[in-house]
Amino acid sequence: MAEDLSQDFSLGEVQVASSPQERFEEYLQSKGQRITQQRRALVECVFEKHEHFDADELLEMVARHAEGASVSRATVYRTLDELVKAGLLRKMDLGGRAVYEHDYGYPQHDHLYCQQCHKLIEFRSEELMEIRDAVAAKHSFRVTGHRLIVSGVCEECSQKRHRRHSPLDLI
Amino acid sequence: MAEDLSQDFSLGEVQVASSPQERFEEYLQSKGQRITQQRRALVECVFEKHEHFDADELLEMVARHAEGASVSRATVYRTLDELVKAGLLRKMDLGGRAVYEHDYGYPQHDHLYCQQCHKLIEFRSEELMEIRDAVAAKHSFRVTGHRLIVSGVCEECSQKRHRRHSPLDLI
DNA sequence: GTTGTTGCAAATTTTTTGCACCCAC
DNA sequence: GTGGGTGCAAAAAATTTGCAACAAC
Repeated sequence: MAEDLSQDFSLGEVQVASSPQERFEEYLQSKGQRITQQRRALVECVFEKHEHFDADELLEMVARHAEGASVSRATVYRTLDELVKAGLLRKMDLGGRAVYEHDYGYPQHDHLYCQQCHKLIEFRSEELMEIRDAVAAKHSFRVTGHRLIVSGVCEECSQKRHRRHSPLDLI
Repeated sequence: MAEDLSQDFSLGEVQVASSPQERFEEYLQSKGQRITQQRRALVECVFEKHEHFDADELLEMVARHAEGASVSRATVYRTLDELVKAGLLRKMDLGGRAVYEHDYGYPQHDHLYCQQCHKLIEFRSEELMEIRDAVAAKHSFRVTGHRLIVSGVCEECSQKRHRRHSPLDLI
């Protein structure tokens, strides 16, 4: 799950004040929290490449990444919460479990969600933002963000007649 | 949570081919499934009034509604799935648990979600649908639905300086 | 009568928490 | 050294499932 990430832009274009690692350490220090090996290992894994992942996948990633330096499941959950609070990650609830993606240094975007293969396809739309802000303004609502998930079936799955994985098509 | 439902339209204006109850029975019959007392009781409760609810709340509603005619938790979950498949309800994942709302006989809409008081404000936008479909078409994606939640602070909460409820501002 | 449905309890899945020990500051 | 952090295991919370008894058709 979580593939086919948008190639419509290069990260290089985006001006990032500092690396995610630095940003996270700033955040921790500002809150009087500590920079531990576990947190460092997790942030490194998370920002190694841009993809959607859940707590379990991150757990595996860390184990593979830095062998020997395994991190407990509880710490993964605790750190993910911190990363969200620090504005580095964005949390989505998809089909029961929480899925995360980069937020810091990554442009605003939304998703097409394939109910068949559970793939997430990213897209961006400036018009969407305009509509969002117009609607909010009409309700005197101060926007901090949004989440749009368009559900359906991706091109690939539409072609394969017989469903393969995906025993149930919820959401 | 889940209040202040849009008053921008009256249900009366919407032409409904048949009642949710009838629609559900049609669906069940078409799939060779049975119309049981439990299912009847649940549909009745669900469509008694338009509001957002979760499985637990529905369980309580049924217990209150038709006293003596209690329905088991498992059946509530099973029936909710059927109602979603039948197109009568829409499922949203909000902060971990599944929240449901009317889909059949109720116009497509989206939500402004106040992170302060957790209120859900409904709104509709035709332009949004057009953008959604245009984006999907570009990716050869077959759309079955979408979910847009704009997070922020509602007018009411913006005015009250000090936050009142809302211990945490997730999602 | 057949076959889908229900209730119950047990099992899953995902996330949280209590607590003793450990380490970053 | 001290207070926050970690791991572990147990607890929670939400949802699913196996199975025997039941009820709709």
